[in-house]
Amino acid sequence: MNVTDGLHSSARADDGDDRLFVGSVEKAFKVLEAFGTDRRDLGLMEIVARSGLNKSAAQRFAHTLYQLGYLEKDPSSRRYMLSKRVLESANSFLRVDPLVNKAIPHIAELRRQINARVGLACLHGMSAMYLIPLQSNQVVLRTTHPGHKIPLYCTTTGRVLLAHRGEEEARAFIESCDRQKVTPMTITDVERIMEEIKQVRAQGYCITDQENRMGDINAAAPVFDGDGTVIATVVAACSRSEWARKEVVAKVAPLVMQTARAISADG
Amino acid sequence: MNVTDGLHSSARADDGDDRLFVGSVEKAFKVLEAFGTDRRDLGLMEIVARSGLNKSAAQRFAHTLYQLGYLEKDPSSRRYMLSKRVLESANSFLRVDPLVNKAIPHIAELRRQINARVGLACLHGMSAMYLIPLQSNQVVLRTTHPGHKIPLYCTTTGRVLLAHRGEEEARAFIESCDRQKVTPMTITDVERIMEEIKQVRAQGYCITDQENRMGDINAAAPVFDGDGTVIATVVAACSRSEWARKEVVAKVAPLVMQTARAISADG
DNA sequence: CCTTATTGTATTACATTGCGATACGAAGCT
DNA sequence: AGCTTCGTATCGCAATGTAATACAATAAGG
Repeated sequence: MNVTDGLHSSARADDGDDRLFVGSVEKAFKVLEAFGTDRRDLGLMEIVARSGLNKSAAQRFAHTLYQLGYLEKDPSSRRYMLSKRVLESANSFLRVDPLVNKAIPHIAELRRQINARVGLACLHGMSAMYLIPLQSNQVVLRTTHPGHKIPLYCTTTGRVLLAHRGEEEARAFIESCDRQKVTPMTITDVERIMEEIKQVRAQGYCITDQENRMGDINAAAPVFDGDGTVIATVVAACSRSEWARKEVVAKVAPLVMQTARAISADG
Repeated sequence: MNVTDGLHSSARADDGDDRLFVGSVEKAFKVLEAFGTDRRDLGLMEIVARSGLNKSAAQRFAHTLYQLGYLEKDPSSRRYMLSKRVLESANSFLRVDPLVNKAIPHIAELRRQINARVGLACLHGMSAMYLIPLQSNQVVLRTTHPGHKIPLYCTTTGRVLLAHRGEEEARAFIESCDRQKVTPMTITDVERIMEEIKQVRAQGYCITDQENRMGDINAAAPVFDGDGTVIATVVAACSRSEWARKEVVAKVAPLVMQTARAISADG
């Protein structure tokens, strides 16, 4: 029935006549989704602006989410913010997801072997999303959390996911997407990205050199389904202060691939 | 601030006349909350049973959540399950929460110092909840995720949180709660628990010996607000194969306390 | 393998529930 | 203070979501 699935990033399939669909729920989630990673608390008018709802609706749904415990409210500023309650569903998901559970021991072992940030990521809409991000043993100032999204065009994960989804589809996506320069090293030229992707398909892993963060060399390899379709990637982020690019190719990439293979398929 | 906290576990304050409250949203979340950590996928009738909604409502809201991308549906079994989309809000919360952000470097440093599972947890309803769980360098089979909930009566975190919330309140809670034996070592006697809690208040940290998992000695210390109220705990779980209890007291507990102090207050 | 029970899907007539305009009150700004 | 902007409360209307029920598809079971 859902022929239109998978083309647009976030809206639901059709706004046609779906007598089962409850619009109020959609509005509630528009309010919830208004809370992103850029601001902690939002006033009512900011919710209006971000959700696209009118003032009355924003008021009603913010209030409802507050009553349900998914939003908190600072009594003095009257501003809303996400409550820790949103973590409950996240934990439920992570706890029971077969891919996550299968991957965890292998990812952890990889982190032990190379001392670097490692993780498992997968496709989510038009981005990639970290499911399990593990940090290294180094001093850490900021961490990635489950649910963190990264672009496809300039990340190892993204390129691995694209590489195994067919030349046409990959090119179409790369051409249509935004392609900002995240760092001075970010490759934004379509042909060069396609060249990288081609290599990924051939050699079975992807490396990016400071394209996302200066000082980081990343490596990723694909995790396959039983059917041979990519379902995720294993990623490692190596600090350039500890790893030369050659070492990443020679030592990290094989381990990342091995980990990805271990998580993939089998019986 | 939350005066009404802690009496009812999950329902909202009053079902009285709240003209702003949108009931459909509550029902949608009842469906979402039906997905716990015990089962991955639920059929419609299981959703009916767990959510308390009737068949029509369960159908409508499951369908709506599916359309919105918060539930997935296995086309062959027609069973619903949580989608990775629920991680989005979790990431938004964790990314902007001041406590989490302040704690991360200290927690990570603690993990580096003692090689053990460490974490930051806080009160959530009648349970404690992990906000940041970090695993050790050892071989890992299963991980704790943000949002993981643990009981108060038998955990170091729980006892620390209770210790700093007044004798009366603590006793009342301990007496009323369930007090299962999680392991043979779990203390379930009210007086003995109160004795532990008293000690916690005196010595500034809590230790439990295999009360939650055989082979684990846990230590926790309180993180304080600017006002001097407990807002979280720093926890360390030490494997008995590596740490004797004496060492945990002598070495781990001070470091845990120091970490908790570093996260607390200051300017 | 066919019958029966159980679960999931679709439909419909109805009134409850959510709607949004508007009025009011409370802060912040200069 | 006077202005503006934001959050809260109210209310009549009808659109929206409701629950019963009929139907379809799968699972169970002898």
